Amino acid sequence: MSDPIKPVIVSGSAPSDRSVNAAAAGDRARPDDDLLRGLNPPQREAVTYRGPALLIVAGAGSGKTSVLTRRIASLLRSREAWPSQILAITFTNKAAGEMRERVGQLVGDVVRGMWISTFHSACVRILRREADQFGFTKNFTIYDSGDSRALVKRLVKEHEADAYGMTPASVQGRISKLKNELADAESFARQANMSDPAERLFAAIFADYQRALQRANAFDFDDLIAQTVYLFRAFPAVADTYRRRFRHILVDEYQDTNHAQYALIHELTRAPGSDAAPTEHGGLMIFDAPSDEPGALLTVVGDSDQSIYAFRGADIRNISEFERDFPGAKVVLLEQNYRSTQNILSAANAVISHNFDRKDKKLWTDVGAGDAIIGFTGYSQHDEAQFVADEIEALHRAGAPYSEMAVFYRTNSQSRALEEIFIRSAVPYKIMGGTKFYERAEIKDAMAYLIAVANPADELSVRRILNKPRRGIGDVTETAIARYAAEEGITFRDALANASALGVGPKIQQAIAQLDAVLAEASEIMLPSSGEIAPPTSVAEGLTLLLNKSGYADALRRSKDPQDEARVENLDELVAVTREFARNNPEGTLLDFLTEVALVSDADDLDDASGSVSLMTMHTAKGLEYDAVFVTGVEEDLIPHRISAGEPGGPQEERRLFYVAITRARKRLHLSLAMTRAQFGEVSVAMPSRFLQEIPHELIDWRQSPGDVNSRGGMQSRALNARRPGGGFGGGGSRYGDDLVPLPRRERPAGDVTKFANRIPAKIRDNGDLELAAGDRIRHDDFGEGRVDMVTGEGAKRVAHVRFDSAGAKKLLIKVAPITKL
DNA sequence: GATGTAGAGCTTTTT
DNA sequence: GCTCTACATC
Repeated sequence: MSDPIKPVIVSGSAPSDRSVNAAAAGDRARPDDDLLRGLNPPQREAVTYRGPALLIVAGAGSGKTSVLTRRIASLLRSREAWPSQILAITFTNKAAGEMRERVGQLVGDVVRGMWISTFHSACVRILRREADQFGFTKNFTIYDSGDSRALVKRLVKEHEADAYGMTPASVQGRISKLKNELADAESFARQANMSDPAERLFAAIFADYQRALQRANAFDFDDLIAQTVYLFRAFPAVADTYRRRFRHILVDEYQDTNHAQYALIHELTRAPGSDAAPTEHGGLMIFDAPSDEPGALLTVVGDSDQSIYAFRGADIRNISEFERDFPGAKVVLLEQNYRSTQNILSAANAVISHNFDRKDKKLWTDVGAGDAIIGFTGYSQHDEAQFVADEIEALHRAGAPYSEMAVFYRTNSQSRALEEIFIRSAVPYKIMGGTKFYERAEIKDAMAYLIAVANPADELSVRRILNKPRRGIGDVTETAIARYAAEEGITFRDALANASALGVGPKIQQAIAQLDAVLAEASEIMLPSSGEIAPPTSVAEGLTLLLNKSGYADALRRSKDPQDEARVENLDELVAVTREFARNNPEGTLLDFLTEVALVSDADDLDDASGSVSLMTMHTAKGLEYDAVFVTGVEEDLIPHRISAGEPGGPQEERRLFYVAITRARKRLHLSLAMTRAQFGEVSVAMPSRFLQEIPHELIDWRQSPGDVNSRGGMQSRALNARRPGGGFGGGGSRYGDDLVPLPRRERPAGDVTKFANRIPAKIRDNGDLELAAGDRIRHDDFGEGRVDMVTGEGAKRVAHVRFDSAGAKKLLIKVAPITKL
C-alpha cells in the first residue's frame, strides 16, 4: 500500500487564540446535571472538557454515542453554540439518523438546525451550493460505484488497456485510491513514470474519466470529498463562510477517515481568513477577513482497534497521530464496556492483543462472566447454517425476539447457504446490504429516466434509457446521435430533439422523437419552466409518467419472463418510495430525491422492529449490537480472508474485523465454521481460523469442535462425497454413521449428516397449495418422518410446526420445504 | 437489430 | 454455481 502524503498542518490555526477561547468557554460550561447522570468519570470528562481539540478513544460498547450526543447537548445548553454552528459527522446515514434522534431527545426541535450527516452528504450540500463556482451546476449527478465502473469500462475498452492487464475494477480501484489521497489526473501524470506505456495509458484513462465526469456534470463518491477540499483551497472566501459557520466539529469513527476526509476536517477547522496571510504580499492582510477569529473546536471519537476500512483508504494514522497533529489535544480513554459479558470481552481482548503495534487497551465490565461462547463445527456450510437456524429457534422459544439476533459473515456470498436453510426452517430473516434495491436493473433504468430529466448533461443516463424499453435504437443509431451532437456542439440529450437530422430511418426517428417528448413532458412536471416550484408529489407523478409513456412499464407487463413480474413490483415500490419521500420532505425536490437515493445505502433503512433475524457482513455490523450474535465461517482464507494475506497490514485488519464482529454481542456469542465449503461450484476443505486459537479455550463450549469432526482419520473427504444415496457406497456409509453416534449434544441422528453436504437444491421448490393440518404425517428430505403439531400463518407464508421422529421439533415453510404428505 | 447459446471469470469488505 | 460477454444466427 502506498504511503499517502502526510499533510502539512496549517500553522494559521493560531493555537493561542484557541486556548484563550477555550478557557472562556470552559468558564461558561455548566451543563445541566441530567446530562452527566449515569456517566463514569472519563465519560463525564468527555462531555464537559472544553478545548481546541479532543480525542475520545472509545472502545467497543463504551457508550460513545451517549457521550457524543450529550456533549452536543451540553454545548447548546450552556449557550456555547447555536445549533447552526454544529457540524457532526458520522460514517453511515444510519448512524447520522440515530445521532439526530438522540440529540433531539435531549435538546428538542432545535436539532433541525444542526448539520448531522455523513461526510458525503455534508459535501453534497456544500457542493450543490457552490457548484457554479467551478464549472458544475447545482443539479449535478452523483455516480455510484456501478455508474463509475460502467464509465471506466468503456474507457478501458476504448484505450485497449486490457492488453496491459488492466481491468475496469483495477482501474476504478486505483483512481479511487488516488482521489482519496487528493491526487488528480494532472498531479498523477506529473509524478508517474511516463516512459512506462502502462502508466501512460492509465494516466490517459484517468484524465478521460475525469473529463467525462465534468462533461456529464457528475461527481463520483470520492469526488464529493476531494472536490470539496479543492473548492476550499481554490476559493478561500468560500471556505471562510463555512469556517465561520461551524464552530464545533465532531467526527465519529475517526479511525476510518481517509486522507481526503482528514484534509477536509483540517480545512474546516482552520481560522477564518488564515488563507489570506501567506500570499505573495507577505504581511499584507485582508482586513475584511480578520484572523482573530479562532478555528472551530474539534472533537473526534474513534478506536484504532476497530479500523476496518484501510482497504479503501482509511488511514489509521489520522487517529494514532492526532496528538501530534493537534498539539495540546486532550485525550480521554473510555474502557468500561456496557454492552457485553466478561466472557465475550475476554475473548475479544485476547484476540486483539495479538495485534502488535497497538496501544494496549483492555475492555472490562462489571456485569459478570455470562454464558460461555458456543462453538460449532459443521460438515458443510449447510450443516453450519442448520446449526445456526436450530439455535436461533431454541433461543426464540426461550423468549428471545428475532430482532435481537444477528448472523455475521465475511463475504456476501456466504449468505446464500444461510438463506436457504432459514427459508426452509421458517426463520424470519432480513439481509442487510445484500443485493441492493437500487442496484437492480429496472430501478437503475427508472432512476436513469429521472436523472435524464434532472441533469440532461449526464450522457450516461441518457444512453442508458435510449433503448429501454426496446425502441429499435441500437449501436448504429446511438453513434449517429453522438456524432450529430459533437458536430453541432450540443449535448447528447439535446440531439434527441432533432431526430430528423440524424439520417436514420423514419421509424427510428419517430421513436427518438417520442422519447424526447416524454422527457420534456416529465421535465415540465418536475422542473416547471415557468419558474414556479414543483410540488413534492411531482417526483412521483413524473416518474409514473416516464414509466408509462415511455412504454417501459408496458413492456415489462407484456413480457412472458416470470422475473419481469417482480420487476413491475419493484417499480411500484420505487414509486411508493417517491411518495414516502414527498411525505417526509414537504419541500423536497427531484434533486433532493436523487441525492438521497445516491447516498443512502440499504443498510441504512433497517428497522429493527421488523421481528426478523439480521444477516449482514462483518463490515456492515460495525456500530450495531445484538443480544445474540452468530459469527459464521470462522475459517482460514475467509477470516482472515485469503486476499488479505498478501497485503501489508492485511491480517491485522482482518483481526480487527473479527474483533468488531465479536464485540457486537451483548449476551450470547456463537462462533461457527464448516469443514468443507463450496465456492465456485467446487467443494474445498476448510481449516479453522487462527483467530479461534487466540481465544482461551476455557471460554468456548464446543457443541462440536473441529476435532470432533476431523479426528475420524480421513473422514473429511467422505463429507465431500456425501452425496451418495443411502449407504450404497461400500462400507463407508455405515462406518461413517457409526462414528457419528457418540457425538456430544447433537440432536441429529446418525447417518443424517452424510446427506447434508451440499444437497440443497439451487432452485427453491414450490409445493403449491399443499394442505396440511395438525395430525398429518409428513416426510422431509433431511429430517425423515414426523407429525404436524399445528399450522400457522397464511398463504405463501404458512408454517408447519412438525415434531420429527428423530430430528425433534422444527418449523417449516410449507410452500418451499422439501416435504411430502404421507 | 434481436435473440439465443457457449464460455469466461468470478468473490473482500462500502460511502 | 451464477452472471456477464461475445459471438452466431435469425
